[in-house]
Amino acid sequence: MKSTYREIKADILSKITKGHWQPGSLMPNEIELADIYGCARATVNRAMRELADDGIIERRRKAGTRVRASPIRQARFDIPLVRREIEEKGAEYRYSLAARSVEQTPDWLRERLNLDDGARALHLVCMHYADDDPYQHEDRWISLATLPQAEKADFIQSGPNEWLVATIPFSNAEISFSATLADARLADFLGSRLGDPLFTIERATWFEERAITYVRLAYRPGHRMTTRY
Amino acid sequence: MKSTYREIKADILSKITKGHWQPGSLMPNEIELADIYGCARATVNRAMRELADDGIIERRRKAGTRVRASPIRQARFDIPLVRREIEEKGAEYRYSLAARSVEQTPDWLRERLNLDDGARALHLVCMHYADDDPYQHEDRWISLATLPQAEKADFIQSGPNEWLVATIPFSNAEISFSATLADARLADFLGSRLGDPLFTIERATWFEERAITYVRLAYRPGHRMTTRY
DNA sequence: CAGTGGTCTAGACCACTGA
DNA sequence: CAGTGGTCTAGACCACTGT
Repeated sequence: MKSTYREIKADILSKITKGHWQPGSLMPNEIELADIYGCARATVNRAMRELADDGIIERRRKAGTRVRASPIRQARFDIPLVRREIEEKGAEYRYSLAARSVEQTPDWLRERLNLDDGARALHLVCMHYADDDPYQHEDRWISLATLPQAEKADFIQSGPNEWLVATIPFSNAEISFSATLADARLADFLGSRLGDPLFTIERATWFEERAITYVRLAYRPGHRMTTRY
Repeated sequence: MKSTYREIKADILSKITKGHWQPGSLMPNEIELADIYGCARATVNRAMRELADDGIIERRRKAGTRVRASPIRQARFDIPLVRREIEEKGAEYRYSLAARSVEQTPDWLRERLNLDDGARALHLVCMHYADDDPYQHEDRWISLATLPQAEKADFIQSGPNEWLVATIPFSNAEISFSATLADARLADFLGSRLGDPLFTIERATWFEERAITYVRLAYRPGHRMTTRY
């Protein structure tokens, strides 16, 4: 009856899916489960901990473990570099810089990133192509207060995202998805029609509390972001 | 120098973010780290395993552990029930059923869900309101081959999602996000204008290889889905 | 083949929290 | 205060995989 934590996890999950353990019901405690599966308590613990991480069960000291009444559904999305995203589709990646300027940070961005009054930012507009078809439009601001060295990079050969990933090893971000309308400028860039609905990602990034960058990525019409869970 | 796995994880992460351990570089192995932190190897292992799960580092037997050159950025989104989504915004939730019919499964859906020829499905159109403002339009198909009992539910008091969550304790799903255009029918439902861009979620769900449901959720204009990582 | 991470154990103590 | 999960340990064996 010896089992691995994977087998235990799968078995418990199947007991839940098959209705053997009803939503909301109390499950046996770890010692009992270790007994049932003929393994150490730590092994059961790992299986249960992963199920809790996956949002399937709910654990509380003293109160025990229960099957979640309505399992928390979580979808995980990889946020790849555009280059990789395109290359993984088997297409050839091409990048181009459309505009580059140093500006006073506009008010809406200052507020969004919590920047000082009069802070300067590098404003970049870029395009990413898949097999020469427009794929993604990138409108990016980089805080020069945080990253003064960005002013020296020209971003002609490769995009700011790749530069940032190489420069800042790790950061926190807030990301949001929405649907926006193609205005004349975007439609022109993306080779789409005015008024096309565009799947849009916005991302604001911080490094140790200091704002690094804000970017708005508009995908060509018809783009989907898909995952399984 | 005794440390918890959380402290170790945080310390390693800060070593990476501060550039102490460069992207791509080889990190000390678990035994060395256990020595450094004055703890058991299992404790280091847990810290490192979580960092690997988070996409920060990359581990391979014999080859050792390296800092990822470009960290895999993953965003986790909760997929809540609409009811909870609305109530958490502090608004009052209201639901209404707009249409209900039993139909032959259309071809595109048969293909999408891998259903048999001539399979019947329950087709539902519903609206979800927040404080009486249109919030989300739901267009759902439920396979009657898999869930014949759905035909008996009337879905007048509460939506199919809540019924499904209570009926099927756990399932696999494929979910995708996109931007679509409001046609006349959708614009009418959502009280928006024709041609508004709508953030749209599609979800197909299976239970033990058998298709359960396909749903298309269109949000009112301006909706955003946000998360941090 | 040997080095590294992956997993398991048996036991211990601790931290929370429900009754 | 007592029951449950959370974490740690010291040691062991195993599974991969680079050399």
